[in-house]
Amino acid sequence: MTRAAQDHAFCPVYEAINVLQEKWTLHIVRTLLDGPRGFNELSRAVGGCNPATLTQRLERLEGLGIVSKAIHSTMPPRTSYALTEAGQALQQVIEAIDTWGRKYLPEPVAAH
Amino acid sequence: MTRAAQDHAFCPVYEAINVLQEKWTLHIVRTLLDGPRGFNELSRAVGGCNPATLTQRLERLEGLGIVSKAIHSTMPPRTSYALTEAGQALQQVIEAIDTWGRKYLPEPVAAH
DNA sequence: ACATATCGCTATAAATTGTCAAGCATTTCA
DNA sequence: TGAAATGCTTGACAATTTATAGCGATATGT
Repeated sequence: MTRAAQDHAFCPVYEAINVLQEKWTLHIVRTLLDGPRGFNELSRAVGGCNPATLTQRLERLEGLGIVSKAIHSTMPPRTSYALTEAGQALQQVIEAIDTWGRKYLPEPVAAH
Repeated sequence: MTRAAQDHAFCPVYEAINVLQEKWTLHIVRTLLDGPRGFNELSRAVGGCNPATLTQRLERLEGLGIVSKAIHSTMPPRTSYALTEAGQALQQVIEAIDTWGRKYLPEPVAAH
């Protein structure tokens, strides 16, 4: 834990930002807002996140109680990841980003 | 630009997430919501971001029209960074995160 | 029956990203 | 005089993310 993190350790907002700022986290949550997904399915929907990172994120999110993992069958492996109540609550955040993005990031300025 | 980014290139929300998910970005914006800051001042307030990264982020945010930079004097260097309208609008996002964090990330679970 | 695709991942190595420490030229404060 | 602060930049280093390949085990198509 960095010095910064210590200074702000008591601050849930600082912590929240740290969680949401990890790469792919918000994309994962956004995808799961549409409903539960299997691992590969999620991977495809998120678009571009490789399995190693995805696994890591899902573990972290599960640890934080944002995502829940359900194993439906072990041997033809079937899993599904869904948002918990805390995860669903992130919809407000995604919506705020959505609103902001639509208003202030309208033109990708057509990549050269 | 990744394949994923291309697939979603037309989607401002995806883009917005990509911007906000960069490390320190949200911390920087949150700090600037309290008013303009100088470089080192900002660095300290954000807590833990090193100058190289801070410079990089500020340039990116300036490029996106989220932050504006004002140089007050060159030779005893005096600068100040402030949020533009687009930057101020991110307050909604920070607030949503704030609300979420306070409700769902209450206990830091006292680092072992 | 058999090759192939799919599922949920994991391993390894390389590329990208972020960090650290130091330093510069100048003013201010002691 | 000299220590501290200002706004950065540089270059070496570490941490994170990526691409790629592959695993066991079934389901799918021929």
